[in-house]
Amino acid sequence: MRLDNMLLAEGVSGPEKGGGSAAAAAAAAAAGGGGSDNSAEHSDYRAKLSQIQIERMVSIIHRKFSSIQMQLKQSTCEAVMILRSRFLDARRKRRNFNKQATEILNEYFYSHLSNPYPSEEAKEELAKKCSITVSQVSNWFGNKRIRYKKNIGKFQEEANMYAARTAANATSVSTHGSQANSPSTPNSAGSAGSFNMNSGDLFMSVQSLNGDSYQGAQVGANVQSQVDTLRHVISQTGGYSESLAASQIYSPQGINRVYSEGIRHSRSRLDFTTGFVAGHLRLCMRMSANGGWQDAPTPSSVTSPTEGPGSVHSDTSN
DNA sequence: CGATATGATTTGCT
DNA sequence: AGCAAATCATATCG
Repeated sequence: MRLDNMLLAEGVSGPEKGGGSAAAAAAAAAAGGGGSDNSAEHSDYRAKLSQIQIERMVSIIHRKFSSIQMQLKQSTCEAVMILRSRFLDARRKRRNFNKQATEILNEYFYSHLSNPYPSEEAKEELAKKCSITVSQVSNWFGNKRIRYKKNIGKFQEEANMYAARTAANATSVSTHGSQANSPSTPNSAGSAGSFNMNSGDLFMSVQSLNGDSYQGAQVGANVQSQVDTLRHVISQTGGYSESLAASQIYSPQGINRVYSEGIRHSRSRLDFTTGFVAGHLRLCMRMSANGGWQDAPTPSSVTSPTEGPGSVHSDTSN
């Protein structure tokens, strides 16, 4: 403190840091007070002054050094962050979910096929059950919805499997309740029949797998969701036409590019899918008035799991 | 080893 | 903010 004051008084040091002015005034007053000019004292004084100057230089260098060190740390941290985001990207070390988690998610998806949008609570519940994060659940449902919609035929077998499983569970729990699963399905029997006729061996095989009444009802519910999906596709396509495959791709009316691509990518499934679509267009148009998935967000009918809250616990991945 | 499946991210929309 | 769609990057399969 006194050194600082002296330095300031001698003009060796400027008021670099804050609060310099008051100290400088005080130092100036002090220096003006004592004015003895002995020669021996003077040389001693100068020696000490030069030493102080050296010390000051050292401290300046020290400060410079530490500031450079700081900058270096900062830039290194930035570089590390960039490297992390680039090379330790989560995508690069993707791990498939374990079978149980996938089954839980699929179970939910196919049992809520008419409205596969789990609420925040449902997502948390699923996340807890699957030991994944909520955002992973959201990712999974996003991917599932889009991929299911893009190629319904491909997921038909899976859909029926989970539908049958759900039916079996319902059966084991309560000996009845077959119709409770599809409350808003008007003509389940007829639609299921024609759906099976057109959709080919996948359905037949599943039916032969277990052909009891519960399974029939489940297929009806499944058809309902298929119809919901189809209604969405039709609304996106913006038209109702017989030769759907051709008109979708070449229609002048600004057809959604996505769906054209989806059909194009279907390849071998294309015949099946388009046949399915064309064969059920009439049915779809006559089907229930409440929409499917996102064009009519009505969470009224089958939805609302509304499970318990559970602990909000996350980040178990990897 | 190419094709496909799949989880994650990005982009654009509402 | 939540979603659809496209895309990326890795995993898995035949």
